[in-house]
Amino acid sequence: MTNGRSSGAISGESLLFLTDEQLQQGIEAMFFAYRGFTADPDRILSEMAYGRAHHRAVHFINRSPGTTVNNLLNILGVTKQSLNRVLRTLIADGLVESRVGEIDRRERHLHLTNEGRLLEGRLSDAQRARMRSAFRDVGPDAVAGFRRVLEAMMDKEMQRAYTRLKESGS
Amino acid sequence: MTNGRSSGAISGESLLFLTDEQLQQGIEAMFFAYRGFTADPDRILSEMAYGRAHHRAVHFINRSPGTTVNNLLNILGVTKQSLNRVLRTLIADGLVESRVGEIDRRERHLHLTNEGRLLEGRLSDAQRARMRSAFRDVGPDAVAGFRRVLEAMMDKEMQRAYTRLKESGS
DNA sequence: AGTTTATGTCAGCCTTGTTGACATTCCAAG
DNA sequence: CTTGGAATGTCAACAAGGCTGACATAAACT
Repeated sequence: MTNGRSSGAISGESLLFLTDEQLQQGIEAMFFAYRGFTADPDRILSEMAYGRAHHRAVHFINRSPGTTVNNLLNILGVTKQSLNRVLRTLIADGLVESRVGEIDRRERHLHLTNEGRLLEGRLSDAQRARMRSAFRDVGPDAVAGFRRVLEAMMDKEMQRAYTRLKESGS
Repeated sequence: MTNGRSSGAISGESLLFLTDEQLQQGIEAMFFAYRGFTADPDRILSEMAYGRAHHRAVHFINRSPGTTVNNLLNILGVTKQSLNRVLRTLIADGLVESRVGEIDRRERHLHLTNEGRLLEGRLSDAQRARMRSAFRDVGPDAVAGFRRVLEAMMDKEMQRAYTRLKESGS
């Protein structure tokens, strides 16, 4: 199970891309690529007192303005206490605005302020620049494959969250 | 720069996959997929007193047996203090063996013990299973595209490290 | 002999996860 | 209407695993 051809590759040629060696390479590719993926925003964030968690919060609030804390919790997959600390500093610094829900006053609806949108833009621009350059290098067909593999690798629940975001955007 | 067509997409149809919206979706796909990618090993690791950092160390020691600490440091991109803490526990627990170099006796060459290989196998099997299922779902062409995009997204230095590993493996 | 390199260790800090305890608000069953 | 449970959010304390800085050791190089 650990070495040689994967247990699933029973026949020949057609499934040669499923050898353990190929899978291993996929794993390492993900590891190194994710490092590159986060490197540029991380550099910007470390100039301020923020970290990757702040980036994630700002990103998804920008993506779904007015979203509730609970909503964000599900997308980010962290505990509410962990998210709360990040939100608290973002609110204190005037990047995020928290509005008490009109229908259900237990809920807090989150919006970026102008200053928040500014930071989001800087971070996104940096991250998009790298992705744009990668996409341009490899062409649309490779990009389509990339997206299909990533989608197949997500947990079912995240697949749904991802699709929902995709459809809400534009 | 922040909304609408990316600044790089000057002409029409052929570069439509470089809109900010498309890039945004790529970013979110990476985020959600990476969560899935680490979820299975994380579950196994949390049963013991180990974390993702231990997984990474064990993975790359398995991949390049006899590698030195310095080598590992470069691949993992952390400080020696951070790596050392992890290695210390792995060695103390008898999963990793550290041998003084024969040519240069300042170096420590790292190897997995049988017990270490056992853990590595459990973790890799879990991670490979997910990747195998994703690869099988989408087919070889999409996988090739996936790998090409990831490679293009890495920092130059990591690209070299990745290629070296790829070529050393079978 | 003196310098550089590879490694390990100690101390202390920060971010970002975690759990537990608690406050507020809503809603539904009595 | 009241009361109890569920949902939501906040505060406190702790752990993992990054980081820097300082320092020790041993070996190699000049």
